[in-house]
Parts: sequence; structure tokens; C-alpha cells
Amino acid sequence: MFQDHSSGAVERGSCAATSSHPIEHLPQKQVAPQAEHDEQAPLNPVVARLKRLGMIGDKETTALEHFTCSARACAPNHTLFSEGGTCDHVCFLLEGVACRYRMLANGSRQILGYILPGEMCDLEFLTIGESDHNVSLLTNGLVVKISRAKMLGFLYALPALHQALIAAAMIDKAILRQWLLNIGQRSASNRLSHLLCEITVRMQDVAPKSPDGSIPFGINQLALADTLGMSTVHVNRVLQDLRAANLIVLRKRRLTIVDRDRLEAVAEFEPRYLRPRQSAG
Amino acid sequence: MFQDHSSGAVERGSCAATSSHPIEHLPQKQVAPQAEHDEQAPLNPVVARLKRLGMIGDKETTALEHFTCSARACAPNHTLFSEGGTCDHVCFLLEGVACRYRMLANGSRQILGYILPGEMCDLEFLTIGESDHNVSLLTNGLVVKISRAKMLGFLYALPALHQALIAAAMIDKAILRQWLLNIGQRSASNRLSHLLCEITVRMQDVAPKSPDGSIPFGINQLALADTLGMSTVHVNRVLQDLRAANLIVLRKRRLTIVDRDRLEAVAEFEPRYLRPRQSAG
DNA sequence: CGTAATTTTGATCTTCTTCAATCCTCGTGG
DNA sequence: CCACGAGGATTGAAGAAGATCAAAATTACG
Repeated sequence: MFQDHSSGAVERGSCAATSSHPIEHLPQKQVAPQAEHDEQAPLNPVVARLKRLGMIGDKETTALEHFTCSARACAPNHTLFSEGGTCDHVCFLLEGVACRYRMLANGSRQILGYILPGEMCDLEFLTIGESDHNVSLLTNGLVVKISRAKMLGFLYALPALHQALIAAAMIDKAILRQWLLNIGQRSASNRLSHLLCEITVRMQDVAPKSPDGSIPFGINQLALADTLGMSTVHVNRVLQDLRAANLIVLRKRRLTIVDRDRLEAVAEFEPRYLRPRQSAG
Repeated sequence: MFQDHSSGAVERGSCAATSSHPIEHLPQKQVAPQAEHDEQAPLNPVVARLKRLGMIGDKETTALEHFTCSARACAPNHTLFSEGGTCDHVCFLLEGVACRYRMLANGSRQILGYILPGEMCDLEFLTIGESDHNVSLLTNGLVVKISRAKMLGFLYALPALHQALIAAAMIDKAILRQWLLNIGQRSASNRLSHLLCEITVRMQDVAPKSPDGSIPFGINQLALADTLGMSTVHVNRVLQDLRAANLIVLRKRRLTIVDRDRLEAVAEFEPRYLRPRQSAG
């Protein structure tokens, strides 16, 4: 059902990650390490996301751009954290999709959350000694890893950044509640619809739509099934229903929401939980 | 299915809740939270719980005992927070059981978490402007309500308390992940078993077992159903299975785990998430 | 070009829901 | 002390949603 063959990770990025840079040093070099063949995504996704939360200024932006400039390219299934493993660092994801998950003895996997470009995993890893779940990549990814000590230094020096990341962690929790509601009470098709709505909104700030209105969608049907607590067969059939109802187009790892209003209506999707009050838009 | 008729709340407690007490004033009145032997349950449940987390000292204990001494008795269905309502305060529950929940348009309710005696709802209400879910009592309860300003004062004056409450909030999040795993992947009977294991452990510090080994259990089958995403009929049948297997006794609002080892085995219950190990800052 | 991963399809079977009725429990008022 | 009523628990029967199994078609990718 789901095998874990952790792949290697290749160092990649423009500035070296060797020693601890004082925050004051602001390398004004090439700021967007990931935007090489992305035609119009020059903005650092971490910055884009936190800017949308409306809580960070120039100082924080510069610092973020600095320490996200040395990233590692990782293959699918590369594991960032393992259940029971110690948490002495923190990760930012610049490209790709990762997920948190736990396995049961019978081999079934529950995905507990997605980590999308620009998102971080996991603020509480700074406080907690060991992780209670796994985090690994679903697709190819670009990952920045920061030691606990270094991260604590950043947070201390940049309280606005700290606040922004705390806000992001609270959004995480709100998402967990939504997923619980989703899995517990909604029909398979509404459940899947809701998830698609959520992912689309979460991708907005970091993955500009292509001319045809589609966004990259690296999550396969097995992962969707393990997210929604249903079988892949059923995910497949529900997807076909959504396509037949002309609500979505999903092919070649790209997703288009054809009729957003109708999709959000069947899903009873209310995006407020993803943008709690600070952001007025 | 589930109607919400908010009941009144009756002031109760020995010291007045009128004006703001400086933390230094320590009311030595009776109020019960003063016994030494932790055989019985004379201990203030909030203190008992945070003591178990091992992060608070005498100063925090005294402060907690002080501000939990004026509580209100509330009837079942009394609502502490409503979806969309502003969050200008915080609550501690001294007795009874409350739950967070959300409703869907079709009338179904998903319970998103329980608040047990000694637990708080909700630290992030201090940061967030409005709640995205409801919180109300499932049973009779004893509730302490503290304004945002007052609470922030406490947290500022007692950083150890602040840390303890942050730790409690992280446990909340871990519980949410467990529930998602539960609902998403486990069979109805394992799901219910897991929930019973969890509640038993969470009650340990605040509700000493009676001689027959039972603990108070004020959650009815409708609430269990809305927690686990199943119908009351099925909850009832699964409960009967668990009784028939001689795993539990549940009657007259009291629960006894007859065979803990076996129950935890079928549930794949691992209590570590309820008692995480802190790492040094 | 060939192999692995992923998606799709059909058929069958199980778990759980729904509906509707009955029974029990417990608090309340007479 | 008993009768009453309401919420809660229990039961049975029937039906639906989704799981499972097995295989084929399609796609990704070295």
C-alpha cells in the first residue's frame, strides 16, 4: 500500500549554508533561488505566505530570503521527520508537497496534514523533544533545514517573525479541526470537494495560476485516499463524478477548479479559517 | 438531533469574582483546593493537571488556586463560545465535561474535542479575534471565566504558567491528530476503544477512581457518535460488543476499564501523546 | 523502449446508516 | 411514595455508501 524508501537529498542553492550567519548580514544576491524556470513566481514562497498574513516587514523579509537561499532538493518519499525521532531542527518547504502521517499496525496510513510551498514544519518542534508523527515528501521538493538553536535566534531577533509563525501554527490547528469535521461528517464527494477547495486557497499566494487557470497538484489518488479516510477506488470514482459535474479538471498533475462557486457550495467551504482576521484580503 | 438551548449559569464559589485581584493577595479561605494527600480529589483540577506536566511551582499554584476559586455552575448545553463570536476571555473547567463542535447545514454535528475538568479553553483565544467553533457543556459544569486582559497579566507575571499552558495547547493539537487517525483509519470498535482509553488517561489526574475502579463518564452515546463520526445506533452496538468482550463496564454514567491491556491493544493506544517529553529550550 | 507507478473499471461483499419502535432511567411534581 | 415525562439506551429490519479484490488501461520516466 505504502512503502517508505527514503531517498537521498542533494544540496542546492546559491549561498552556502556552512556556518551561522549573523542576521545583520544581508546578502542582496539572487534572492529567489527557486525561480529558475518558473516564469512568474519570483517571490520567495515563505515570504509570500507570511506577507499575506500581514505581520512581517522588510527586516523579516530580508532575513527569510537570506536563510531560505540554501535549500536541498529532495526526492519523493524523502523523510524530514520520523515518529519517535528527536526534533532538533525545523524545515521550510520551498517547492513541492510534503505530508505528515501516521501508520497503523495493519499498514494503513492516515495523512494528518499537507505542507505546501512556503509552509513550515513545525514550530512546536522547537519546544517538543520528539515528534509523534512522520513528515515526508509526496513529490520532489526543495527543503530548507534550520537547527533549533539557529531558529530560536531568529525568532528572538525578529519578534514579528515569531508572531507570524505562531499565527501560522494556529492556522494549522484550525485546518486539523476542519479535516476532522470533513472526515467525520461529510459524504465522500463533499469531503473531497472541501479538500480541493482548501488546497486551492492555500496555494493561491505561492503558485500563480497558469493561463488555463490550473495549479500544480502533486498529490496522487492514494494520498488523497489516505487523507480522506477512503479507498483509492472510491477516490477515483468520486473524482470522476466531480469531473462529470463539470466542477473540476484534474489531469497531468494539474488541477483546475471549473466552477468555484458550485464546488464551494457542495463542500460548504468557508475559507475564513485559512485567513483569520488579521488579513483583510 | 441536537438542539442548543443555552441555560443560565449560577454564580458559585467562595471568593467574589467582582473586581481584579492583584496576584499577591492570597485568599486563604476554604474552597477545597488545599488538601495534601493525593489519594482523594481535593486538589484543584487545574493545578493537578499542570503539576503533572511538571512545569509549575508554588507561585503558579497559588495564583491558579486564587483565580479558580470563583466559578459559575452551568447547566448542560450552556455555551461558552460560539462560532463567529468574539474571544475576549478564556475559560477553565473545574467540573463536568464540555466539548468543541461545529455543525453542518444538514444538522450533523462534529465534536472536535473534549474539555475535561482542569482543562482550559482556549489559549489561542487570546490571540485570535473570533472563534471558528462552538464550545459548550455536555454535563453540568463549574466554569471559571477570565478576561483576556486579566489572563495576559497572569501569563506575563508567571512565565512558567505561560509555558505550561502552551504545552497544554500542544497536547490539544496532538489529540486532534490522534482523532483524525482514529476516525480516518480505525474500525468503529477500535475507534471507540481508543477514545475510551484516551479519556481514561486524561481523567487520571483529576478524577480518582472509586473503589470499584470506575470513573465518572458524563458523555452520552449521541455525543460519542458525533465525536467518532458514526451513528448512535452503531455506537450502542459497539459498546455492547466491548461489554460482551468483558473489556469495559459503562453504566449509570460511570466507566470502568475491565481489561486495560487488552483494550489498549485492540485500540493500538499509545498514551505518550498525552504526556509529551519537553526538550530543553 | 521498457518498467514501475498510477489511474480506471467491474463485480462482489461488508460495514454502517437510517428509520421506527420500545424500553429504561432519572428527576420532578403531586 | 408513586405517576409522569423527557432524555437516553436498545432492538430489529432494510438499504446505502463505500471497501475489497482483481485486472486492465494509462501515464510517468529512466
